Amino acid sequence: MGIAERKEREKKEMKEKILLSARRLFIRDGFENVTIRKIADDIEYSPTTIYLYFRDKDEIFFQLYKDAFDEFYRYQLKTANIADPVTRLRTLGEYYFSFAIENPEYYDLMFISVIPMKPLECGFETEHPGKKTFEYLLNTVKECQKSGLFKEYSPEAAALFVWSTVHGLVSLNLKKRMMQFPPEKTESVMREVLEIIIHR
Amino acid sequence: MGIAERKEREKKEMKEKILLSARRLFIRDGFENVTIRKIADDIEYSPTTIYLYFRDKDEIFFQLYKDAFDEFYRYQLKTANIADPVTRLRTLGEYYFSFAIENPEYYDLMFISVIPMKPLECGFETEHPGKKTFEYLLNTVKECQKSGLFKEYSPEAAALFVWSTVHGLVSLNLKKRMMQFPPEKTESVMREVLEIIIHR
DNA sequence: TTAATTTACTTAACACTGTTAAGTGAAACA
DNA sequence: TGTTTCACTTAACAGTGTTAAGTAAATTAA
Repeated sequence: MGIAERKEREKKEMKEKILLSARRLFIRDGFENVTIRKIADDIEYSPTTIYLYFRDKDEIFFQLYKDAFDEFYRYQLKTANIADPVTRLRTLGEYYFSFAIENPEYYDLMFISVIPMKPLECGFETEHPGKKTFEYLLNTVKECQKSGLFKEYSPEAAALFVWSTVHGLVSLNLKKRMMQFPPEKTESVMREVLEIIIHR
Repeated sequence: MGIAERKEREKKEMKEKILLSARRLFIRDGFENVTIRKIADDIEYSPTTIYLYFRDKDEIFFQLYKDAFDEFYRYQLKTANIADPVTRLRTLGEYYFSFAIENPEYYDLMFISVIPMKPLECGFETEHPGKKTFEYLLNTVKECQKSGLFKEYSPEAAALFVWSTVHGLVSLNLKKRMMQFPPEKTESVMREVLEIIIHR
């Protein structure tokens, strides 16, 4: 009886079809311009069909939210072969920076907009998709402390310091809050800030 | 002929009435839960009346956006009498922090959400409502540099560094991105980060 | 092979949203 | 007193997320 298996496979494929479309539209048009009806149009099904595969719009975007962290983590791991922890930390910062600029909608979803998650499924603090990411940073910071950098602070505070500064920089830029600086100077000022972080 | 004057006064009062209601609802329910119809209900007029006083919803919130900066600037100026620039900078950071926590919706509007502004009226880079605020920080940083802190960096980068870190801290917290930390530790870790900024 | 049932999907609708066109009745002016 | 202006409202449009009810085909049971 391969019918049950086939049906399950088809269900999975349909879910993937919806997610793929949602992701494509999301990256192209941004979070708030993706509607259920547009996804439905895109995959050539009626809007209500989507509700047979996802509880609500949030469930779709929560999946994209989690996927974004996986992608970001893979991107981040490219620094794993850098021996010197301080160089690794600097590169990590640059990667974070690049990821945000190259994937602004993903960055928004991951770190800025309200997490698309209904109160029901809360309490995922332990398996938070961003946990791996932060722990990788934390470990790098701990290694940096062995070679002197940040040695007077707790690893948690030092890691949060680095993250906050880079996130602050990136999100202010993304949300057009850095208009005080002339456009041609913005990037160089931001790069200088990245330097300040590791000179602490 | 006091009629024209009276009418103008009444027009102004009505605008203020709308803004007051919008502000109240906004602070109580948050940005995306304020609708034209709710404001209309609140002031006991029909929804369309609001469009006789404001071009669109954005124009209402752009006014609140500007007002928020004025309020924030006044709040900030309380540090003006602190002689030592480094102490002033530290206090400024604490004030920024408190303002964000006490006025989360305002903070969101000022520094996180898309600026409620139609492309038409763009090009206000010169008279940006947040300019005064940043310049106050910039001046404080410049004074700090005279006493050694940040002396190896450009004032702009040093000021942006401070702003980015505090904004990063505040916005990650506001947007519930600090769940890695146990709730009871969060505040102390954040305070430690504030220290890292001004420690040399 | 045929009848009953399950399943995948659609159509229609509800309650919202921002916004506009058209209409109304009172105030201001001639 | 008749005309015009003006503040405001009602009705409507096009969009949103989401649900209830209906349909036709695939699957199962006889």
